[in-house]
Amino acid sequence: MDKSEQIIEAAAELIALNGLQASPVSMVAKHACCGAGTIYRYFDTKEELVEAVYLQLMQRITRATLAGDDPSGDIRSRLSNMWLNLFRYLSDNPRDAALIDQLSVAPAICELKQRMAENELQSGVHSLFEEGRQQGLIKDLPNEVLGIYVYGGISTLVRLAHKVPGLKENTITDDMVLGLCWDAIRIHH
Amino acid sequence: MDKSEQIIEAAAELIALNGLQASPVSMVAKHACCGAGTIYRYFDTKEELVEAVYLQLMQRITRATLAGDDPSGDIRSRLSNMWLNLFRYLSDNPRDAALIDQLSVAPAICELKQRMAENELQSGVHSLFEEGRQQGLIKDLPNEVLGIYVYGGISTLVRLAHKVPGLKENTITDDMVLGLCWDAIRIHH
DNA sequence: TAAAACAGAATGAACGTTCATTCCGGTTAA
DNA sequence: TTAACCGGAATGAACGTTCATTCTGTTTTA
Repeated sequence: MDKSEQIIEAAAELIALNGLQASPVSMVAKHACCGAGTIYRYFDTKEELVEAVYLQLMQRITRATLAGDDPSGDIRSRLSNMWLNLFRYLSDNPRDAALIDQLSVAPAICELKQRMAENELQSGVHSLFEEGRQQGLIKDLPNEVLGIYVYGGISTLVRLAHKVPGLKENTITDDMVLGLCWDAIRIHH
Repeated sequence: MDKSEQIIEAAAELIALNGLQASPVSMVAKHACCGAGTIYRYFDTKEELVEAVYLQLMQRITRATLAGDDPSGDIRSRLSNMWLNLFRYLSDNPRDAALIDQLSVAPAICELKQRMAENELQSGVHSLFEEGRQQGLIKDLPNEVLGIYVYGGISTLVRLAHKVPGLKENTITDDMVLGLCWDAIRIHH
């Protein structure tokens, strides 16, 4: 494996486990089997390393969420497909679920988000919201609000399922996830 | 004002503004007009001070949310009343809204939450959920999931309204808040 | 052999916490 | 009435620790 990959991987593992603040560079170095100085050959600052971890994470999540999307399908099934993809990916990859929890509140990442233009995932989902609104299917609310109702619910479900063992298999079904997401934002006749 | 109140107040102000990590004890002391050592006459550690800030915050939020609750009313109007109370309180008190964002992700507070039994606010809302489920009004899902759909949505609305000026007055209405909360969790016939 | 990569010790800044000292209101002694 | 005394509240400089970053000597590579 590429050395910088190795460093990003070690950082991701530690941050997911202990949080950003409890993951000093020296410890990342130890887990990446290199010296602390070596990390600075690849990243100017710790902040840059954390950004790299975040960007890779978002790539994985985006790829997983958009998998199998059929642009010719109807809105509802496209959205359903994405939500289930996301739900399953986070359920199957608890490390990435923990990582995004940790990173999305880190000041460095908040800044990064604001610097970046809308990302691929967000813009894809938002344009679907737009279409849905035009078809009279979806509430006329800001995309950010709709997005939060979808993502917030999913991430909470995943966290719960992980905390309460046995909950996932018995209670939290795909239908439930879809029902929550969809009922919250759709127009009810 | 009591000295320890003064310290808690200064800490709350700074944490809401700069975040926990960017609020060293020395700075809290300066804003509370006392020496750093004085803080340790009232709180054994910084962590204890932060816990005190959090507990006071939750008291304010609980009081505001439960205001005017009529236990003899029907479920829907009781929940509606609480959600509007909470929405308005956070809208009118952006400092407390920021504070809860900052604190709810702090490791010290996460631990505190787990140590504490269910708080007054949570248990009140959860028992309403329970009643609603028995009446066939509300989805048969874990209370935590329902709770997140309600609180998560409200807090996001408040954050958005605060970020985009003019949004609050024009777009985000009480009806919208109620619609989102209610549609997400109710059973649709 | 020259240059690039590497490791980990060294550095210095930031921070939470401690502690010897000062300050201040009340109590006692003369 | 005044002066000496007392206790504990307050202070902020100093300490020890942690951590990101830099430095330096060594190893690997070409």
